[in-house]
Amino acid sequence: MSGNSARKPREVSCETKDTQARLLNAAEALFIDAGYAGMSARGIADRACVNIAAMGYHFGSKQGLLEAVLIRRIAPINTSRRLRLAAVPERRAESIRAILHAFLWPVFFNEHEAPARRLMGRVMTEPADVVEPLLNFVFSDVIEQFVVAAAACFPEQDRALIAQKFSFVVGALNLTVLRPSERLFGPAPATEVSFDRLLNFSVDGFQQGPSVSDVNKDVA
Amino acid sequence: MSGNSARKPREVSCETKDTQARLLNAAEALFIDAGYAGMSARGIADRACVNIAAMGYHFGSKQGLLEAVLIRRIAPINTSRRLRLAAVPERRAESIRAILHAFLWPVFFNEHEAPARRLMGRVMTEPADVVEPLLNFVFSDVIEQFVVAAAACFPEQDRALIAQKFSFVVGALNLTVLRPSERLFGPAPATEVSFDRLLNFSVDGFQQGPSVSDVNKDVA
DNA sequence: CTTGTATTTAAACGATCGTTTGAACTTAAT
DNA sequence: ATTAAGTTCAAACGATCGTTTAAATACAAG
Repeated sequence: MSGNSARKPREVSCETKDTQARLLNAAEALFIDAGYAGMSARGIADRACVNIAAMGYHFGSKQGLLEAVLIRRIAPINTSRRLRLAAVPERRAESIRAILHAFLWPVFFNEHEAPARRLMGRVMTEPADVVEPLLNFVFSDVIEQFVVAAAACFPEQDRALIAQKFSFVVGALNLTVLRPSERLFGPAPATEVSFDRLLNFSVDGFQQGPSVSDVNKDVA
Repeated sequence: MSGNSARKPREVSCETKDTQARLLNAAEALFIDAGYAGMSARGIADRACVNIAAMGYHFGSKQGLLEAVLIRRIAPINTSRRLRLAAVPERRAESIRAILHAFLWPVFFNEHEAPARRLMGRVMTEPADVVEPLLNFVFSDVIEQFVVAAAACFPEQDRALIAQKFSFVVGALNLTVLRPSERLFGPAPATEVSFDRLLNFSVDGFQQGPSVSDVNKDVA
């Protein structure tokens, strides 16, 4: 487990603002670290220094609290993405860097930095069934818009191929922001470096057309 | 939740083989769908048609059962990866396709197909703390070997850059095999198509050297 | 001060969690 | 038939889960 929650330094969640904000901050931190099943109502209440019933009173349920947590951070990011996408003037092959830049930048650089980043990575890989409708509701539109924009840059490539390439970018983004154990891929570089590397990697993947390679029919 | 587990069609896990195999199959299916916290001991026992105490008797604990589940599927995949990597003759820039092919192929094409794929994606994004040591134990070595091999192909690129590019590949792989809601990226193509697209995408990302682009110092 | 609304509280609800116990059962060798 | 080891069983352990209730408190308006 994440250790005795009673032993944790309790953060700054206790002396700040109103009860709802404390609940949101506590739930966000626990969801990032342990996922939906791992963020217990009592753990949230303890960290937020409120009674257990406060969650039900202010947000209806644990799921309602998670919805509020996600919308608070992710909605602004997606809004920023849309604005930046709209500012990309053309739809040529050279535009894909600007488009991917518009998609990735708001995740790495926003007023909440790391929490927002990790929150986005966590919710995209969350196994609990309760988050799937939320995931569709929050991401479906914005991803659709970016896939359309990217497809317009490469009219010779299949639309489904573009969509899957975008899923590769999102997958790479997820693992980057989730920062899996340092043992596997070494220490994480500075945010600007990670962003730049991911952007370059993604742009390169979009440039090439459909499979130039032989269709591999090897043995297993 | 995942719905009433008592209502589920119960699969074929009941009439097959010995108790340990039924437990492994049941636990694997539940872990893939719901993660570690979502696979309950009683849900596993119900699906495997065994008593609740059977898990403790055969595997010691829920965590012990998960360890067995992971090793059963992932160890053969990593063995296949190593064998294929050893069969790559050279370490030149053109070798990166064969190296990434050796890394990705055993995930997509093995005797257990989809279960092994999704299991690998799930364990890499699992939030529960209990799986992190397992993750390091199972993946740390093989990833290290592939990063070394890839770095040997591009001596002009920084070692840390190569490692992070590999993390991008793993991230893209995770989201591909986890197959997130069809709403986001459209229906999943055939396995061979996904594999080929991911391989091409990954190869393209490795070819380019360090950041050719300007370091983006935009506003947020 | 009194009234009324908003918020927080302690306490308990039934349900489910992972694990353990000790007896019953199966199986094979003596 | 008897023994002994291996396996499965019903039942319960204490703990924690998300949620709810009703009383206590805080606070602004009349």
